[in-house]
Amino acid sequence: MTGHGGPTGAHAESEPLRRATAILGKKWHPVLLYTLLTDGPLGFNDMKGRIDGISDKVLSEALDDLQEAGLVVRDVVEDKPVRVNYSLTPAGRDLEPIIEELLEWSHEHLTESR
Amino acid sequence: MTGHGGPTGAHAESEPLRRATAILGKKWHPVLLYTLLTDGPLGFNDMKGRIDGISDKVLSEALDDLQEAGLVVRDVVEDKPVRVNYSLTPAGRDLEPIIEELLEWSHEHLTESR
DNA sequence: CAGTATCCAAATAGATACTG
DNA sequence: CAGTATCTATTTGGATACTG
Repeated sequence: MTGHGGPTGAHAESEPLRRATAILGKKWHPVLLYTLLTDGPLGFNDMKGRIDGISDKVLSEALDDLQEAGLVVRDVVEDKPVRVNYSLTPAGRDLEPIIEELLEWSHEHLTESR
Repeated sequence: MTGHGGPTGAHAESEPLRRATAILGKKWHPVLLYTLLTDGPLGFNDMKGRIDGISDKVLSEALDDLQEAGLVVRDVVEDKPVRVNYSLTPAGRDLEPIIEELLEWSHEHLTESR
């Protein structure tokens, strides 16, 4: 990477970093991940009840997105009525320490006066 | 947090978490922070050259935003022509380990096949 | 219970041109 | 060198109503 004279000015790490922050930066994603992290597998309405302020549509889309990103799994229990459990994949669980640090950082630097 | 019977269903940590991820989730912010972290203080055009694909306007707005969030400082050197150096505040520098972990996590779980 | 379907508003990002 | 001004496009988020 050093001194090959290429004309791009961008860091090679920019894209992986953006892929990660693009997920965490969606309005509800970090909250959903944190909720699943702390409150275990949850059904659709249980999540909704814990999130407060989220609409069906937005929750549904966010869960879809997290599923596609490979952070969440949707487990359909064929029952009557149907039950669906959402939980974290290993990739999702590996986010835990990062989320904790983000929280700590937020409390240290973002909490008051701004 | 345990058993106070409040009717809100939301986690108390949701807001601080969102404040943090709202910053990191802006398209260019993490890249700008990483660039300042690795390539020290930089002038406007030096940043632009390293970012590749960013327009003047977007860079300018992003730097403003990071400055308001208290992560970046703008240091004007009265010269002719004027020089402006952008660098990280302590709050910005404290983000380094988190960014590194995010990068690691991205390489482990997001890099291929998706 | 677990969602979809519509329609709409707001926030973000980008292209291009111009300025002190 | 270091930006601002416009104007436009795209992406998100939200309200509301309906369905298997």
